[in-house]
Amino acid sequence: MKRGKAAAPNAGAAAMLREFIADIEALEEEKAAIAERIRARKADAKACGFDTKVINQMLKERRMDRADREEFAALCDIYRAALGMLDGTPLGDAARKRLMGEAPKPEEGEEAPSPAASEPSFDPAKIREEGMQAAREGKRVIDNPYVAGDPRRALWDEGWCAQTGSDGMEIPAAWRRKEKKKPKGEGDGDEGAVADGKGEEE
Amino acid sequence: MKRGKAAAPNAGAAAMLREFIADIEALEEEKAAIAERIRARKADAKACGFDTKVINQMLKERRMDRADREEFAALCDIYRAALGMLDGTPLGDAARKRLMGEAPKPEEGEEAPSPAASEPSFDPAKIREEGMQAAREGKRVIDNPYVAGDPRRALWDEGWCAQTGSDGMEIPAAWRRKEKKKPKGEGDGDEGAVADGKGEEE
Amino acid sequence: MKRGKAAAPNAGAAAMLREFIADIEALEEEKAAIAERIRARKADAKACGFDTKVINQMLKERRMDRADREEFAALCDIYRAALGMLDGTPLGDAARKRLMGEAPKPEEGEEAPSPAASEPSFDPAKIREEGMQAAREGKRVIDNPYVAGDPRRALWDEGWCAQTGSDGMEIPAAWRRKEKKKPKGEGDGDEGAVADGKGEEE
Amino acid sequence: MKRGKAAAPNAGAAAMLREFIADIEALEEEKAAIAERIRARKADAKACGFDTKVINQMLKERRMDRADREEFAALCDIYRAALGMLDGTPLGDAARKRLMGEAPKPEEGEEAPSPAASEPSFDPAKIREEGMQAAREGKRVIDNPYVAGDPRRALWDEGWCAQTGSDGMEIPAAWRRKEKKKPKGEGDGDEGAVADGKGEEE
DNA sequence: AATGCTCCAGCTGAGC
DNA sequence: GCTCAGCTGGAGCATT
Repeated sequence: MKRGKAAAPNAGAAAMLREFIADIEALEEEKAAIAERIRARKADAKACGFDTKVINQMLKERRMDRADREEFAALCDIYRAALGMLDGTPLGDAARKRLMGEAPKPEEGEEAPSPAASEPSFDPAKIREEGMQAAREGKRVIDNPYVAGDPRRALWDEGWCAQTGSDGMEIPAAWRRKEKKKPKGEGDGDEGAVADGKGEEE
Repeated sequence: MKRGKAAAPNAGAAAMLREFIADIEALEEEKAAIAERIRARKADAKACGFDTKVINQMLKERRMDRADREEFAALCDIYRAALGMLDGTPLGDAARKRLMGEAPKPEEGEEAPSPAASEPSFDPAKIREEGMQAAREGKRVIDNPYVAGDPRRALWDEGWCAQTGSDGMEIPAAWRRKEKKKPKGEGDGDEGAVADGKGEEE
Repeated sequence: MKRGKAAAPNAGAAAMLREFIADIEALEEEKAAIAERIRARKADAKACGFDTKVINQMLKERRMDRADREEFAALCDIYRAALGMLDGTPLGDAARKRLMGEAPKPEEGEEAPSPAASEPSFDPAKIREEGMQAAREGKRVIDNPYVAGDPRRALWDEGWCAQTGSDGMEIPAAWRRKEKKKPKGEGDGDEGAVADGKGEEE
Repeated sequence: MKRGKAAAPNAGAAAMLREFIADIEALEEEKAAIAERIRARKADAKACGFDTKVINQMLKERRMDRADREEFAALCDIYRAALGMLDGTPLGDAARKRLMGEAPKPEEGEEAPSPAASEPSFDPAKIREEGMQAAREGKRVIDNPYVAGDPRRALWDEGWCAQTGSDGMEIPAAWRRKEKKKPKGEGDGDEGAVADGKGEEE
């Protein structure tokens, strides 16, 4: 039965239906085979100590293109801040940049928005290499010399992490998911109310 | 029809079945009504300029307790760094803390890990208020005086954002989702390969 | 917190966001509570010997209105017949009726399509009662006196089933799901090919 | 990149992670391609006048093996009868057979359960051919000569349908899904209550 | 055409 | 160990 010819012209409804069904079932079989291989690969990763959930998140993030990803992350940061959910993690750079375009009108004539200037005057690969070198020398991740808002900070981090995960050592504990305890605690006090944005004690 | 009595004992299969079905359908009706109200509320939010997708993300994050949320975020940061996906956003503090417990053994005797020390000696509410005050004075978000790694940085951000969103003004543009352009571009160059961790240009 | 006024006018973005989130979380909590009760009810039914999967199917069918339900069932029958999947169950009446409107043009003047005539001249409740009476008298389901195509056949069945499930006896074995055996048989010979509609042996 | 060796031994966590991600992404790409082809095929079928929803149902039924399928269908019939949802379609043969094993104890010594006797003494292909022949001769589907309960009835139907759908004619109207009207009617009177099994008018 | 909702299958994690 | 239920993510569908 030839393909591409709209399932054989003039074949009669029942025959056409049978062909459609057969085609689709064959394709679904292929699909199931692929899914099986994906599952196996994820099981491998898990056996190596990686966290499946995080891997799935990475795959998801990589599916959207970079622009969307950044915008989404920035908006999340902003909303999180408004809800008091920053939990000690400051706004990302994309969120800062986004918030710069407007709001509390700065006096005109002030120095230009220096951070996150559009064109970097440095070599990203070099900064990353600095981070890798630092990791090799036994420096800690908090020894990152670049201050927040400096785009080089992320690059240095990236190099440090890549190096730390790349040398001969086994998968570091920090990469593994901690075991759950689940003492059946009913709620944890953080739930039940949206932060009112004014601080609990003032 | 009384509840709790195992749906009327000795009632015969058909009658029991009818009762189960009736009960469940009544409950599902209630559930559908609630879902309808949720949908309406989200529609309100959208009409006010909020991004539904981000709101959903917030709801999701708020469902997991804080500890899980932080651990997950930290692991994501670490994996992202290893994959070259930091995209200009440096590691979060939780990730840094997590990476501190091990790895490139620092020389002993060095100063203790000062950042993210377990007990804060400052008043969170006060720092948040500083950020709000700064926003009221027209300061920009990048004027945050606390350096990265300092837990006060996030608190200041939080206050600044809450203030910026709280004054009389309409919803700031930065809070809204940008319009999609969709030039039907097939791929964007970022796809197709995992970063090899060495930089593309070196 | 007043409802219906678009979440407090002029309240500032952050405050509005907080209110939206709080509202939605409250509603979701209610929804979760309902879902919990539904789950409990289904568990009860299962404990009584009913098959959860079939109950779900019933709920689903009852959600669509009668016309849709009949049309869908009829189409399924027709397609099933074309694929050789009737498995011993003949076409339902709805399918027959549907197939009557067209196709192998019968000679005009022939006797009118007597079965499934639009207006029944009998009392449905009476026929159902006949079935119930038959069940009470120990008649078997195959003793249904009405031939196929007669709309009374279904009504009699209905009464018989309702009676059989309604008397004091426990849930009959026929109502329960048989246990799975799962001999790990790889395929069962029926799979792999669509029936070619010509019979395997001719 | 060799497979089966647990993703290169001793390669360092970051490198391993990158390899896992790359592998999985490649597989997901393949999977997406297959899914695309399936979707296209279904679109073809829809364009030919088939009802996608029914096709999906057929695929689903064909996924479960024949025994499960029959048991499920029989249980559905029985529950439907108890809920007064038979809608004019009598119990299927499988349901009748299932209900025979027990229930209103028939007097022993009576004639053996003749219908659905285990070993058919007829040739299934021949009966199917009879149905096809009848269709060719312009007979209508209600001219099926076999009474309900006779296993040959389904076979004849099968042949008739296959023939009707197989001859040169275009897809018959009976095979197509009727258009929805959706006059936004709120409820249809059938909802709201489970049939009480006693008839509405008695 | 694009977006959001609904549904379902498949994956993940718990339980026996 | 496998099964099972809950759940999340993806696909179809209706809507605008």
